[in-house]
Amino acid sequence: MNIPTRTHYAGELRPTHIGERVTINGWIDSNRDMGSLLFFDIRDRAGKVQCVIEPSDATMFLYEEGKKFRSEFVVSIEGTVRKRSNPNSKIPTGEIEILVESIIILNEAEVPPFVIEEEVKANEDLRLKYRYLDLRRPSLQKNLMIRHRITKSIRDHFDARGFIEIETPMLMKATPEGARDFLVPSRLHPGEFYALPQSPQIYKQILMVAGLDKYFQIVKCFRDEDLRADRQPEFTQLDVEMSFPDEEMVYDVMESCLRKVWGDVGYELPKFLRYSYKEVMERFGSDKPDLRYKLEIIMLTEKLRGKTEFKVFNDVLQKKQGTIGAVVVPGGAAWSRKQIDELTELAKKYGAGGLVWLKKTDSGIDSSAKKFLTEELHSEIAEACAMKAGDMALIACHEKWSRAYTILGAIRIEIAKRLELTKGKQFEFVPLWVVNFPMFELDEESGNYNAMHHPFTSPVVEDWENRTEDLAAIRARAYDIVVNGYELGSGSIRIHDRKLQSEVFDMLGLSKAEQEKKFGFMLDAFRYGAPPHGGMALGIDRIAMLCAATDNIRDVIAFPKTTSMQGLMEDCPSPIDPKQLAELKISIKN
RNA sequence: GGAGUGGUAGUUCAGUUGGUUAGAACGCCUGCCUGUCACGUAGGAGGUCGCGGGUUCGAGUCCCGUCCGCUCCGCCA
Repeated sequence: MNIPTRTHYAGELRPTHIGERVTINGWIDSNRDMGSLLFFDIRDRAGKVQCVIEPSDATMFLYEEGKKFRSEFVVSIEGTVRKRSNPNSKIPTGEIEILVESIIILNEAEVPPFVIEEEVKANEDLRLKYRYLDLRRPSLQKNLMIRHRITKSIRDHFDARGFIEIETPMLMKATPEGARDFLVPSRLHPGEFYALPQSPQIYKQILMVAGLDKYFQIVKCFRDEDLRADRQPEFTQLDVEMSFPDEEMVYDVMESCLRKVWGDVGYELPKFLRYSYKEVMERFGSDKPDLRYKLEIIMLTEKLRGKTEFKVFNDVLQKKQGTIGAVVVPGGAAWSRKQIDELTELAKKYGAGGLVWLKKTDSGIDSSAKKFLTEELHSEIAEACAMKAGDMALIACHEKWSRAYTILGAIRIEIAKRLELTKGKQFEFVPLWVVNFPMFELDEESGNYNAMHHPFTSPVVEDWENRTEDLAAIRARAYDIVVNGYELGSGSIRIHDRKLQSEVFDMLGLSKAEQEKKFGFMLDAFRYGAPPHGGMALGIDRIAMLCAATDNIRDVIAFPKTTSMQGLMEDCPSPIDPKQLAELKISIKN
C-alpha cells in the first residue's frame, strides 16, 4: 500500500487553508454518526480537525468506509478544507473542516483500555502500562515538546558562550560515597564491577585538568535510591564546568541560561534572589524554600529563655542548639481541633514532640500551653509574631537547630497548601541562589562528618585556615539554585589542589589507602597542573516540571519508572534467562 | 527500612450493621437519526470484588498475610 504523502498536520489547519486540497494522516479521535451524515475528528501531534462525509450517490463508498471507523484507527484522508457552517470556538481548528474525498484505513486498533482524552480519568498505573496510549494525550505531547525546547535552548546558550558538549562514560568506576550506585558486573573481569554514573563529576573535573576550559553536557545520571514524586532512578542533568571561575562567573552563566530557557518556553524569569543557607533555614525552614509566598518563621528562642517553667521549652533551651520558633496562620484562630491535630501529626513526622498553638482573638489570647505560660508571655509571643486578631501561631521546638527549622518549614508548606497560597501562581517563578552552605555535616548516628555537598567542594579559604574542632563552622564555596520549592541544581568551586583534596578526604574519614584506591586517578591528575575550576549541575526533569506546571516528574519523562522502580509497560526489572544468569554468576563470583 | 492511602465491569467509582440475583456513569456492541463536536435516541453484552488464608450458617464487607499503585519520613555526597 502506498502511504499518501501528508500535506499538513491536522491541528495546524486554519481558515487560511480554505479551498486547499489536503492530505492528513492521523488517528481517529472520535466519530459522530448522524445517520447519513458522518463526522469524525482526526488527531495528530499538532491537534485535531473535524472531517465530514456528506451523502450523495458519488460518495456512497466513502460513507461505507467511514462507517468502519473506530477510536484510534490510523487513517489517511484526502479532502478539501472549507469553512464550517457551525463553527466550534472551543478548538483552534474550529472554524474549518475537511470535506472528505478519499479514505485509506492504514491500520485498525482494538478498543483501548482507557479513553484517550485530555481530561484524564484512568489511574496512573494503567496509563503507565499503556504508556504509548497515554502519550497520545495532547498534554503529555506538549510536555515532551517543552522538554525538547528546553534542551535545545540550553545547547544554544552554552554553544554561544564557547562551551563544548563532551560525552563522558556511562560505565565508570564505582565511588560509593553518597547515593547507592547501579552496578554492572564485568564479564571479562570476574568479581569486578562498573557503576553507572550518579554524575559525571570526576570526569568533568578531569576535563578541566585536560584544558578543555568550558564543558557542558546534557547527560543521564543514575541513583539507586528510593523514589519520590520529583525523583526518578535515571534522570537527566545539565552538567557544566569551567576553568578559572569565581562564583559570580558561574552565577552569570547559569542565570542567563535559565533566563533564556524560560524565555524560550514563553515565560520571563525575574532577577535571582540570593540567600545564605542559614538565612533560608531560619526564615523559611528549608534549603529549598518556595518564595512565592512569605509566611516567614519567627524565632522565639531568646524571647522565651528564662521566662517560663514550661518543661518542653526549657529542656530544649538547655541544649546548645535548642531552638524555638513559630509560624503564623493568618485567620488560623478559627481552625478546628482536628485541623491543628493534623498539623501536629505532620510536625511529629519530622521529629517534633508536638506543637503549641496560640490564638489571638478580639476577646484575648488563648493557647494550648496556657497553664505554663504567663499571660504576659502570651502577649509577648503574639507581639513578636505580629499577630492580628483572628490569627494563630504554631510553635515548635527541637534541641537541634536545623531540625527545629525543618519542622517549622514543613508546617509552613502545609499551611500554604491549606490556604492555597500558590493558587494561580503556577507560572510565577521565584528563582534564588542559596549560598554559604556548611562544608561538613555531622552525622548523628556515626558521629562522623560528611560532606554536605560533595567531597570535591572547595572550602572558603579563611574558614579553612582558621578552622577549629567544629568542622560544621567551615563554609563551602557551594551554591544551589532553587525555584518554587524545587532544588533545581547545585554546584561549587572545586578543590584543584592535591594536598587540600587529600586533607578533606582525611576529614571525611577516608584512609590514605582508600583515597588512593577510590580517587587515586583524580589525585594523580591534580599532580600535573590542575587549573582552578568550578561548575554546576541542574536537573532537566525538574526544569521541565516547572515549565510544564506539573508536580509529577513522570509527566515530563517519556518512559518513567514507578515509585518501586518498575517499568510497567515493558515489565522491568525482570528475571533473565538461565544462560545469562550463569554468566553473570561467574562475573560476580570470587 | 517505616507511615498513610487506594485496589469492585474495559474505565472511573458507589456498595449501609456481614444477609436474596454486586449497582451507576462513561466506554464497547447493534439499530435509528443530514450539522454534530461530551451528538441524540432505543436496546444489548460485560464481574476471579488484587492474591492467599482464616472467622462465620453466610464475607466485596471482619481478621491475618501478601502483591501492586500513589504520597510522605528515612534515604537521595
